[in-house]
Amino acid sequence: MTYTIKDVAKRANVSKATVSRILNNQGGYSEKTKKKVLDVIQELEYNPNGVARGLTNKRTNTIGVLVPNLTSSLVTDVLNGIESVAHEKGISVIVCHTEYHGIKTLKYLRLLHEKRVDGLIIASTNLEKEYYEYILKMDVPAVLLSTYSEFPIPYVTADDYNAAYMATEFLIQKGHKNIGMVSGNKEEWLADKYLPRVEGFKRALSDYKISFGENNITYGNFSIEDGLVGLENLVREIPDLTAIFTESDEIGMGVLSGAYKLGINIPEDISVIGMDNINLCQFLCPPLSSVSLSHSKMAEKATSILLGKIYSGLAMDNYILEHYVVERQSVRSI
Amino acid sequence: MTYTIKDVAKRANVSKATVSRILNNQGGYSEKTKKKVLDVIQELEYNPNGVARGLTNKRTNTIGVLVPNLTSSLVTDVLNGIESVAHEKGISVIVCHTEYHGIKTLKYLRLLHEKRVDGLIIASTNLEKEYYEYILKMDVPAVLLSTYSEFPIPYVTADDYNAAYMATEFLIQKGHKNIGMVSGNKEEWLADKYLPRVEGFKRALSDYKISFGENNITYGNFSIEDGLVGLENLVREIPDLTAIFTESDEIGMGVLSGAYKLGINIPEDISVIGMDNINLCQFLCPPLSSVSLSHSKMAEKATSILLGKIYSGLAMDNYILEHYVVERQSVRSI
DNA sequence: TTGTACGCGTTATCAG
DNA sequence: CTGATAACGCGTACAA
Repeated sequence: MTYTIKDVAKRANVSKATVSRILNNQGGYSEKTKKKVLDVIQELEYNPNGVARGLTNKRTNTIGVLVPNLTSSLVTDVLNGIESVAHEKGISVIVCHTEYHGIKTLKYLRLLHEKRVDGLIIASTNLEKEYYEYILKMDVPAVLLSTYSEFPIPYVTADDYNAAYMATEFLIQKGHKNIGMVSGNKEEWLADKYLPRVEGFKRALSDYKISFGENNITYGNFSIEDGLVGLENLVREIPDLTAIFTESDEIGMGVLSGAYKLGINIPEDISVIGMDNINLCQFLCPPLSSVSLSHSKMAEKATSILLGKIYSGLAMDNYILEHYVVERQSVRSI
Repeated sequence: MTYTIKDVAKRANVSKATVSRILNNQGGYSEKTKKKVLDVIQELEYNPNGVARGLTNKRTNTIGVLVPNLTSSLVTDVLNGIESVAHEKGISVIVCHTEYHGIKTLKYLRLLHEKRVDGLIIASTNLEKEYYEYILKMDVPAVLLSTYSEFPIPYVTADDYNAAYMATEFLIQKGHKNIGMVSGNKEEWLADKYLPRVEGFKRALSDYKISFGENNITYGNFSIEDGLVGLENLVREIPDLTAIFTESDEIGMGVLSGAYKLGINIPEDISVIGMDNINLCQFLCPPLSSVSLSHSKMAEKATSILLGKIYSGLAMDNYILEHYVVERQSVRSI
């Protein structure tokens, strides 16, 4: 039912080599035999075995993607971006959700190595030394997406620090002085991880001489629920709170939802601005202002430079995508 | 840098065969050689070549997933469900978004065939004869997810017809008599496709002797925006409209968003119930009532029966998952 | 222009 | 218990 190159060769009265050459457009055969072979291929509905090809070519036409268990919109954006450019070139994508069901990054790297993927996209993951060394060992090109690292691996990312700064500045320029932030990060990470969005927020406040303390920021667990508890924390801790910057739109959505439940009006009582500018923003009540960082564009860029490296030997440069405020109805001037 | 079984064998002074046996726990070797070989494997950080394995075993430990370009929450749910059970067993997942960037299903099937995936999950896709025949030709197990077909391929799906019926009945029992529906389907499909959610809606109305016309249903394009235009259509066409059933929660979200913009209060002016019960429902304003059809559970079920068939030779049965109304604050009694 | 023969890394069959 | 050796399906020097 599933034929091999040998079957085709036999049926066309040529050798496997000839069929192979025709299959790969290598030239060195007459039009006549080409036609004959192609006819047989059609007749048999011959489909070359990619596994065998992979073995000889040392190339599987497959890339591996590592994404943490992010909230849905981001993941979808990222995967859509990656798949759209990969599939256009006939490259398959193996997706691995890390931190899901307790399966760890290194285990996935081993799996992807075993599958002999041609390249790696690592999204929103803190690249630990261990991972880096394993990637080196795998000896395939890799690119970081929405993150960067101390190691010499190219990255495509947004400028989170400055984007957060811009969001905060936007609130300040609208006249807000008592501003809180809801972060999705866990508080204990403050110690050993660099949190660019948190730092950008702090820096904007201090640049504009707005005093603030640790209470101005609440931390969470990367879930929409963070928005609700974050909102509660902030209104309790900051007496004259008028504005909130949320680390992500999903958390912003949580804040909107929490406000609805608590009877707080947005933006009359409190203004809110998010980050990422996911598609949902425009459908929230009220539509959520945000800082645009196109994750699908970043994903496309990351994929195209990775494929360029793998299949054309091009150099991989770093890219930092631009960002800008998208104003909707969740922030008011005071 | 990347060693082969031959390197391991040489270094351990045994034959490739012995290494292979130890690698696969086949027995037939002394503890002593086993230890020696394992030591060498560790030392060399040997990682078996899955491509070569795939060639001899005729098994790639990879399954292919076809998903249409659905809205984000659904896709994420489905992929999470599939990956969680697949990865648990060390199976990789190649994801193909159909109807995206104009790449068609059949092309993906060919690609997955070339990759020699061990099985197929086809989600939310109308299985055309052409696809069915190709799958037959591929000669791998396949399962349909969130859909079913006239062909003998097992499916895991929700009972969309009855779930839609239940949602409509829920509105009726709350006292609503002027009920509209916003469908995501395109109107022209009415002619040649069976739309279970639309039919369930109609049937509930007629069972309860509620008269309705074609104006009670508006169609769309599977986007959140459908909700807004659908809402506008319905309030224009149906004078005393008090409730809306939306074909999906995403569309429900669009209705909520549209209502906010039009100054319509939910549920005071109009009640809304959605379908799918996606995670976002609880964070909408107001939280959206819905009919729960767990897409992640369906995906898990589909995956586990597929893997059961592939790797244990188990039979594949059809499954229809249960559904129930999840009441939140978007529907009121009248 | 075409064919032969070998190698890719692994597993399986047979001998020993 | 262990080791040659032949497959798996394809690409490619090399030869004709």
